[in-house]
Amino acid sequence: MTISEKEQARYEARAKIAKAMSHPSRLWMLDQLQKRDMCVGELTEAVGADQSTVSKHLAVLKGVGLVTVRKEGATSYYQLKCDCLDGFFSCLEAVLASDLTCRQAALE
Amino acid sequence: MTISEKEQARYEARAKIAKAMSHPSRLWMLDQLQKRDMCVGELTEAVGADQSTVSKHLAVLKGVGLVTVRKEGATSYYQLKCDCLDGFFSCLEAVLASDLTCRQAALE
DNA sequence: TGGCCGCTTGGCCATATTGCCACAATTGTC
DNA sequence: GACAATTGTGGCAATATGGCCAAGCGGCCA
Repeated sequence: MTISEKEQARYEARAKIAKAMSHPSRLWMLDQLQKRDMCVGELTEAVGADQSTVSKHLAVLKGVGLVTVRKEGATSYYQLKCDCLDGFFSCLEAVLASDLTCRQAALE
Repeated sequence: MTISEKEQARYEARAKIAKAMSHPSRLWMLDQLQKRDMCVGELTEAVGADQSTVSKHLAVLKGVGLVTVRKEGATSYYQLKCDCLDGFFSCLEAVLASDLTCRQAALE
């Protein structure tokens, strides 16, 4: 069995999105944006990193189409562009939980 | 608003798992393992990379508790340890689809 | 015992990521 | 126009990642 080019491109595209989500700060920001739109300043204060760092993180999320920007004067409000994060997060939680019980069992 | 230490640890744990899944080869292998257990040789042939590379990819997946290994003689059979990948993949697909329609709309 | 097969590990290099600083750019205010 | 506020960019250093080669390890069989 070998992976076709088409298949490979598909998994590369998927991986690109997954990679954009695979950073603690970005994951947290996505989670917050599920509740409401937020601007860079708010996110910067919450995350506790440099403002430029947060801006770049947001650019990554925008680059893969996870968020969009809406400008109001000088401030940029970032908005989540998909409503599918529940499945994503619940999968991560499931893995965490199963791994935890597995480790506990290994200690006995 | 600031992120608590506990919250931060949670998102780091989540990101670790997401990062393990954010590589085309690993994503593909996870998808295949949904259907049946596979050994390193099979995966190596399909992926088309060096065997050591595939072995390391599998070690990454094992490290975050996504798969387990079962040894039969000299060959290692890798087995998926969670049944939550559907939500994960469907989220990626949703983002891809929404981004695609968005880009098409931008061209008009 | 010796040799092969399947897999893992260590080493190495090229590349990518991350985070900060400094600075540019745009907007609103005086 | 000058200035502050808010955000984006370029550059840099530290670190992490991905891939291959080569060597190591364990099991199997003659």
